[in-house]
Amino acid sequence: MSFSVLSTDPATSARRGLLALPHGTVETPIFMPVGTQASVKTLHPAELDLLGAQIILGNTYHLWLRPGHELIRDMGGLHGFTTWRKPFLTDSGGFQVWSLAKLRKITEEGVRFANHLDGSRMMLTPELSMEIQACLGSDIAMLFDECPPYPCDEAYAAKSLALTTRWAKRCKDWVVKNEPRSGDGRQLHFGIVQGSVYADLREQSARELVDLGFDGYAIGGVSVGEPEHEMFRAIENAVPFLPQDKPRYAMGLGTPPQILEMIARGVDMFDCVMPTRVARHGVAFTLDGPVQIKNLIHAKDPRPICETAHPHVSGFSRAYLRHLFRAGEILALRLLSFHNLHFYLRLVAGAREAIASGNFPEYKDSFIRRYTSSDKP
RNA sequence: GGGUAGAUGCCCGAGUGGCUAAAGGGGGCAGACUGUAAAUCUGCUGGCUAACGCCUACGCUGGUUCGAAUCCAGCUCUGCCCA
Repeated sequence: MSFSVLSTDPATSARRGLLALPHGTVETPIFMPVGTQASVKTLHPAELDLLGAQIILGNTYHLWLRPGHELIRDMGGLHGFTTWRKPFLTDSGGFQVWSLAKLRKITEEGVRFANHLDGSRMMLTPELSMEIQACLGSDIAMLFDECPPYPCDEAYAAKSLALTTRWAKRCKDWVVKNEPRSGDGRQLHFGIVQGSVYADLREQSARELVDLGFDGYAIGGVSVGEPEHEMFRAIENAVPFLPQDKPRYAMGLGTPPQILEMIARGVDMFDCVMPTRVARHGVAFTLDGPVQIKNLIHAKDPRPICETAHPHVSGFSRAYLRHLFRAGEILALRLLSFHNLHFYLRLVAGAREAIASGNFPEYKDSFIRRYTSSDKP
């Protein structure tokens, strides 16, 4: 059993757990920094260790195009290729079916792309995605899915979901036939629940995937432009049909309050580019909400970015951080990326502690109350 | 001293009679960003006004013209060349 629930919150669906993976055990709920190209942008792996990252992402589509999965396999997989020794989760490339929509065509067989690097035509299929991820040697591989757009009518959502289920079966078949590893070193495989905003489709998707049987279950097709209440509903419509003893992963989410809301709804794992992307664009997360560090108001502010900042960045004043951004200094991107990931990891660590000590609802509510308050100190 | 080129909004720079509060950059001020084609993208950036609009502006002064950043004269300053 790779996943074990340690404790549950009596008032919500939040739970604390341990996920044993080939390269280490992950405490849940967890936030996973995104490192699409086998690199969390701007950060040294030692810095990821410093801020307590337990697992990071890589992306099948990007690493397949460059440098190529065979090269990475020959270099010892992602762990041999990089210096990151803790778990990797690889996304299947399914999301790029959505995000690169202008460049692709979906068929039963798979997705034909004009790749974004040189425009050459390539075909990604469920089997190839699993093969690439096997070569990458990630701890968790995601199934190849179709992430439908928003809005999406029910007929298309149903059709898309049926395709995702058929692809899930093909992924499973490939793994059963080809996956060389077994036992504790085995790569885990997570199915992805789709169904857009339709409750019956979310239920159907979850049931079909559970019938096929996977190591964990993700909820996909969220954070594609839908309003926040639809995002929460998608989670609520899927979670009841997922097994208690398997990890649940909300893909691509979310803001700090959304993370807590989804932990309360029973989600264990999260990933999101937001902390690192907005960091490079000058936004720092704080207990009082996001701060645009480039703004004039910080020009003479001697305070650190946030009272909970990690010692690695807490010595830098807001005035200095603002200066670094205006001057175009790379250090600015690095410091805020580090800070924002620390903020997220601290957020979920706090949730784990709160669940363990039985005060998760209070933790969540007080965090959100302050975070969304309009008073900025 | 002579010749020559030039002087445009915070800066650089386009514009040679009306469509010009004046292209485009930069800078400045804001905003967006949710399984990363993102150190990216968007908006605003002379003054007053809620707005219609009014005023001020292309070195200075005067002139030509219905109308001038654009044409003419003089002046001031700057670069370069010659003495």
